[in-house]
Amino acid sequence: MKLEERVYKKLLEVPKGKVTTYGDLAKAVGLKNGQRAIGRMMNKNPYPVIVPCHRVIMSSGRVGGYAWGEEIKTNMLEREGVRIRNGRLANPDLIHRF
DNA sequence: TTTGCGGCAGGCC
DNA sequence: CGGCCTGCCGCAA
Repeated sequence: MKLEERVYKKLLEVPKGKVTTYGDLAKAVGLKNGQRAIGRMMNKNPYPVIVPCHRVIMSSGRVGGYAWGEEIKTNMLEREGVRIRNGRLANPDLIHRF
C-alpha cells in the first residue's frame, strides 16, 4: 500500500470535531520530518470529501493551507464544532492523538 | 512575531 | 535510473 494510502487511512481515524497536525500525521505513518510531504499529499488529495484533509492543521495551532481556500477549511471545521479564532485553533484539546 | 533553511515523497524531465 | 523542483510544514534563531 502506498504511503499516501496509509496517510489517508490514518486521517480517517480523526473523529469529527477533532483535528491533527501535519507533523503528528507524518510520524503516525513512519516519517520523522515529513510534514511537508504530508501537506503535499493532502494538496493532491485524490479523495476529496471522503478524506477529511481539512482536519489537518499546523503544529503551531494555525489552520494552515487548503486547496479550496483557508476560509472553506475554517468554515468546515467550525461546522464540525472546532472553534477557530483569528486563524488559530481556539481549543488545543481538540487535537487528536494517534 | 517574522525569517530562513532543513527535510520528504512524488512527479517530471 | 538520477537529479531537480514543488508544496496545505516545523522549528530554531
